[in-house]
Amino acid sequence: MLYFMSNRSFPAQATSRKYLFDAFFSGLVVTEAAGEIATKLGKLSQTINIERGSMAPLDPERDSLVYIGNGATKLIASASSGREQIVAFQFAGDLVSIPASASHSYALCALVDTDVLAFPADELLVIIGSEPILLYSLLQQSLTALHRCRDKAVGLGRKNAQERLASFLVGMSDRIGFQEPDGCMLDLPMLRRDIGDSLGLTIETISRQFSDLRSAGLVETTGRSRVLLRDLPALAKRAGHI
Amino acid sequence: MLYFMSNRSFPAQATSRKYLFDAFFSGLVVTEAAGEIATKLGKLSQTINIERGSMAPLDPERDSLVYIGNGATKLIASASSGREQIVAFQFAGDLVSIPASASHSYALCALVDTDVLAFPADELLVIIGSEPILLYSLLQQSLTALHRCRDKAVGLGRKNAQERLASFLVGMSDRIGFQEPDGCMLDLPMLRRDIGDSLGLTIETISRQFSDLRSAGLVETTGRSRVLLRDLPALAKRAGHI
DNA sequence: CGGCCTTTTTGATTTAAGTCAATGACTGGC
DNA sequence: GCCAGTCATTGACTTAAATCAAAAAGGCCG
Repeated sequence: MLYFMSNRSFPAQATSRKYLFDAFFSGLVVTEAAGEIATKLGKLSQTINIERGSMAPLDPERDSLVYIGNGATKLIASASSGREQIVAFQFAGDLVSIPASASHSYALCALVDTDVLAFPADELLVIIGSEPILLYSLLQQSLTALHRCRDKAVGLGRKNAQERLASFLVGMSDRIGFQEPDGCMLDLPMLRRDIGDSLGLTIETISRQFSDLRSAGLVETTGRSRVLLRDLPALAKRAGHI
Repeated sequence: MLYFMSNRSFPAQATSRKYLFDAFFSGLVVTEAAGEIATKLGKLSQTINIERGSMAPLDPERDSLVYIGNGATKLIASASSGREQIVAFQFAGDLVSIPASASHSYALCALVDTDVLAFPADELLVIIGSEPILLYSLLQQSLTALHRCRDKAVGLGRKNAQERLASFLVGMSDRIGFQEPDGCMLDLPMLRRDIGDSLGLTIETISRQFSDLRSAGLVETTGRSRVLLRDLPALAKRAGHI
């Protein structure tokens, strides 16, 4: 069993930290006998509880890699004049790369109370640089993120509002949907504003498109967060998927 | 020195193939003593010359990894009803991952006559799966592609036509620009249509935005492909960069 | 050099989504 | 269980970019 104390002490969170790190490490590692690496990673990692609506306190000078233990986050890019684009959502088990400097500035924001492990990317890479299995796992995660980002770019560049929302719902069904007798149920942790900021649309447009999908009998909504997808193939068709 | 014959024979291209593979391998590898890996990769790779305007003949059943030896390519995603979105451009030395199945269908198309090395992704990963240096290099490339794709998503989601074109030009200056006394010169291998398909705009809009940038004295154009960026900082500001 | 085809530019009009505004529905805290 | 504040929905109007149309410029071939 793995057990790590951080270089700083979080006595009250020791148990949850251990749980978090175990989850992270077992998600990455398949092999045994990686004890030393695990120790180094444990020391390097910073356990952070981010409360709903606040930003992960990451070092703005260095690239970060953040493992989402539980909860959900949004990766926000800010262009000038305060416009925000959500480039990706993350859920438990996801690993996200946050560049310190790029054409836009990035921040990771919690949609609900979220526990994460944060690493400085350069040091993490030095440590796992000699461990093929860890590198391989990281590579797979980054390719998955790349492919999702490309699919998002297609939507942002070439799809109308209806297709974008349908695409979003189909994508979410893959990641956080659970099957129910009458369709696929989503409990969305994000607000309409977040959906809009992710799809490059306004909240009013999102709302109108939800209304249209409801009228078409493709979805039912309950409260603000629950969405029942009654016909996934029809939604995928509306989403312009191949 | 490395020298590989493909499992098929390309007598007429042996020299160029050797050159291509050397470039690919030395781009990835820093270490010596990787002879066996190199041999395996050499056997796995397929040398392809793609002529301007045609698609790379990739196996549609398997994910591919393609190394661009020289030339330039566009990665096209097709949604339903024939709409196309260019998800990324590639230039000499780039490595691009093309998924076989996703929400949209992807194809790699040459902007000019281009030489590439194509690999089935699964087999490539098996071979280099035990070589940290190669994995590390692949990881870095895929993170770079991810970060570029995110920056593109910001543009597609939240920027107007002027900002998108400015952003495109600034991005291209980083990758294929060369400094001249009176600014940064670009020799763009893509047509206005490609720029439009990349920025989610029509060719007419691209053309109008070029006219506006010319009027503002920020760029000069010569013929169809040459663009002189007279003031990169001003362009970056128009691009909405931070 | 000249002609032909492709690409780019410019103009007029249309349209999908944005903006502004007001009402209605959740949800969390007391 | 109610109330206040946030969030979502709906409607009227505006706007940026798309579409439709035509002319001008560039590049390639003989």
